[in-house]
Amino acid sequence: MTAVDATAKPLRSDARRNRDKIVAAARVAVAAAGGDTALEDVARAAGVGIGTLYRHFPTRTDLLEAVFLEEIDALTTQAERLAAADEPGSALEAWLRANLEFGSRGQCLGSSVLTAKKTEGTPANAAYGRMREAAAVLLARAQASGAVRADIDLTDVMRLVHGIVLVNASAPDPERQARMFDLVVAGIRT
Amino acid sequence: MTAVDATAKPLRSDARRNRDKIVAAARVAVAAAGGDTALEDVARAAGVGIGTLYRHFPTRTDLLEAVFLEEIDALTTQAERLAAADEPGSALEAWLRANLEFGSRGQCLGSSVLTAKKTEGTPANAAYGRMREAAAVLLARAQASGAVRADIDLTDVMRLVHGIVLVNASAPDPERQARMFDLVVAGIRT
DNA sequence: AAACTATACGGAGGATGCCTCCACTTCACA
DNA sequence: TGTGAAGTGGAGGCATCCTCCGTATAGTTT
Repeated sequence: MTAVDATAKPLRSDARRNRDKIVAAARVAVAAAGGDTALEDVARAAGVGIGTLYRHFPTRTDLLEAVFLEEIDALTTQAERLAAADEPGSALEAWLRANLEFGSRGQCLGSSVLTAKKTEGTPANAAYGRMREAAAVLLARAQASGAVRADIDLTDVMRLVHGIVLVNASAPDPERQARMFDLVVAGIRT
Repeated sequence: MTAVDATAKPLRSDARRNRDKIVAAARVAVAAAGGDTALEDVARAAGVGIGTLYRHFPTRTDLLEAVFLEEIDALTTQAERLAAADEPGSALEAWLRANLEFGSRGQCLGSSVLTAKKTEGTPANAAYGRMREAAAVLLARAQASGAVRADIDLTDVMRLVHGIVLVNASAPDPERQARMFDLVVAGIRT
């Protein structure tokens, strides 16, 4: 399930090891200090030179993508599971809510993952694509069941949820966030 | 109408002049390069030392607030005008849409102005308060007319709109933005 | 197992931006 | 015109970014 890009030639063993160490360190750092952690700190925590970090992840976004890859995968499997639920309407809602919570934890991923889909061929791109497909099924079912308006675009809704995350990032307020989410849900209902 | 803090002692003439030059330069810079322009550039463009800039605006947010003060005032007067409209429901919608467009122009203001209300006594705070009051009237009327749900919180809605701006900031797409806005509007309707 | 080479490592260092501090300048008022 | 309060400006300390290239090593070949 973990996304691996089969087209790229495999990394040398030491490189692979370093890459993993960097992602692990980044995961910790991002959880602790948000998406604008100093990359030098990440490198140090990973026991790796800054040059190595940049070799593996030319941009900060690349690194963040790698960090969030598995969470994206988790959202995907959840979507796939929910696709079999009895009530398509609430299944979609539940999944969107999961999105919201994922976003709250990894606020930073924000624009990063959103722009991930742009560069084709990357693992992040593939993972994102799979998630979209699974989510599309969810939406289609909810629409077919009559619970959700037929003229709703998946990306619009996901971005709205994402917007809620962004707006609440600086001063988190769970209740407000929940109310805002409910507003969006109300907006997509028939 | 321009917000002036009466409690603060007036600036010396040269200081006043410099302040204005800085804000003007910042307005240009922000429009061109977004909210994370280098402050040194702004100072240079204003023909002023970086120290002077920091004296007037200790934080980046302070500067952004000043930049957007008059747009906030414009939104306020528009809200006041719309409070007399025939259809309170569409009046509210129109005002929210104005918010959206204002946000699209000055994407950056984002979190800045949102947090502005925190520090009492500042001109920005006062302007923001006036805007909120005018908007609250708009919302109350819309609710009284039955067009908008009674359990809607003004801040929630404004933040949602703001979220739309943020999410669309990196890759602007007017149509998508409009659709997302419509979703929110649908969510607050009765 | 030794030699070889593509691959990867690491960190010094130049560039940029942030923000503070304080010696100097200017305004405004008597 | 003299004086002090208010204001100015930019050097400099600090943090972070990112590149570049000499050095090290994994994996392959003989």
